[in-house]
Amino acid sequence: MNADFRTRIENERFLVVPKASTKAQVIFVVEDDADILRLIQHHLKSAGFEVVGFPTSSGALEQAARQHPALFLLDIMLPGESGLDLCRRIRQNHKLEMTPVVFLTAKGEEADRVAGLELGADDYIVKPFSPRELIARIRAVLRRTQRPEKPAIIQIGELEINGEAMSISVGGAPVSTTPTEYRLLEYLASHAGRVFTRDQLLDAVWRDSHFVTLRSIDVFVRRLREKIEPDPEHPLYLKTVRGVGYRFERSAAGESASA
Amino acid sequence: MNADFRTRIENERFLVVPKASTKAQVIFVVEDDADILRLIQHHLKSAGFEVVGFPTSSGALEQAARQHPALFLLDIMLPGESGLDLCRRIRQNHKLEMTPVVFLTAKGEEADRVAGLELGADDYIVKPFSPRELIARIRAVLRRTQRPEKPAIIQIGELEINGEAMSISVGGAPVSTTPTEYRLLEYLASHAGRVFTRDQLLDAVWRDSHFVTLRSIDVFVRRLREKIEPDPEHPLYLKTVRGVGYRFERSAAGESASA
DNA sequence: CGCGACAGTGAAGATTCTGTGAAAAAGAGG
DNA sequence: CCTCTTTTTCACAGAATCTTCACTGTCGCG
Repeated sequence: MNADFRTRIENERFLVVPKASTKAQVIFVVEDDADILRLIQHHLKSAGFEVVGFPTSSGALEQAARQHPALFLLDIMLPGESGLDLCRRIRQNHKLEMTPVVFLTAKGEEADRVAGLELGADDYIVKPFSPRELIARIRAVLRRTQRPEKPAIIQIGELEINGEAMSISVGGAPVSTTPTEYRLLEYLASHAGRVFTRDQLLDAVWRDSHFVTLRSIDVFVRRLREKIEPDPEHPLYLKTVRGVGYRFERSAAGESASA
Repeated sequence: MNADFRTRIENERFLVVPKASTKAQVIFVVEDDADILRLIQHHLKSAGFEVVGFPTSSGALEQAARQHPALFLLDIMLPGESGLDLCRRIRQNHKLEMTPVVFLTAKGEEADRVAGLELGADDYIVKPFSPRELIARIRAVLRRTQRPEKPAIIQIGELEINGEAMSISVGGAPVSTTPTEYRLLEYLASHAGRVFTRDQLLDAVWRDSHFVTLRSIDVFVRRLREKIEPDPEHPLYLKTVRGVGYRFERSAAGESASA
């Protein structure tokens, strides 16, 4: 009856032959409270990040210059140099100035928060925070900052996705989509060639509201097919991967129906 | 939803007949109110999870160490050891420290919630909750926590297995496979050169359901041969090891099959 | 040279999964 | 408060896939 649940295909211990190894992103955390530090490390790790923790800001900058973390997570109140000061130094360092910074603030330190944002922080998280919020915000910041070269326009076959205008056209003819349709298509197209389970798509496209049935995705795929596929019954772009999920075909050259 | 009421939820484990080739994830629930516990069990089960319930925290940790649940769902207020304490012990246990914990809190226990989060809980659910929210949150936590291995590309001879796209091609020509065919081939290919008995293959590729005839594997091997072998009668890749099982030939360089 | 065990084959039945149409629910604007 | 758009759910039907089974062909060995 409810078959939705089992859409997960774990590649468990399938050995993997070298290819572009997906490097886990490194996050530097500076937090003096050992318990909280451990907590943060735990959550970030289980979210797939690599974490380097520091009890004080001393040494963090130097190591960062070598290791180039993807993001700094700084407590504002620190013994010795404060998080704000560290942030300032990060912003002045040529190699690190583009690295995003997220602040941790205790409830009520409104003033600090403002100061932090003025220093060029990318976000702030108020303690106590939920793990979900922590991960979500960090991912959001990374998403935002980490693609300087995100192509504004994706072109695959006849299909064109204009990220700036948030518009879509097929063979030159504009196609109107609803917001969610657009996000789904953009996500799949910008990761063309890769399979996504419905779970993953929910995570990526629906963001926070996970209160949606997995099957809803099928409906959006259908409607997108009706809009962009020459023949919705034999999709050129939006392929079904049975038992797994969906994939945007990378090379939508000219294959049509097959055996 | 034409589901019938089954009042004998707890007896169901005796009736279970394997249906899917996917492994049900086990969730440990600790909740002292028998009604609520039963309710939760019911909902989780119909969402496809396997559930083990405890009225108190005693014994839960020990059994968990053996059974490795995918997630803990803990009421905070418990007779005897509280959920918070249990969580603390979970986090200190080497084998279980990565296991996600979700708390159940009564409305208004804001303080508990904060404490829970600081202890490393991954989420909390406020009673009374809707079944949908319960499922959605648990799924969200599981999604976030257990991230699948990263795929890659395996190439042997003319054969190419793209783990990212979950697609297979021979000599550049794409070959469509069913999910199980794909898993079997990927498993064999990624352990090329090694012989596997049918039992081992069932274990690895079919996961839980050992309720499948060993001979079924022969059928899958046959169909894979038809798809990837130049000459299915004289396999280049998928070799039979008589009396034992199958092996994926490591060096399938030689093109010609027969004279 | 024949026997028994084991593997390959074809097809049929059972089961699961996705596509679809329609309708309810949730938002957005007036 | 009402109307229009978008999102989400639902139930069913048709496909695709899995599994079994009976039969045939092959291999190894005495």
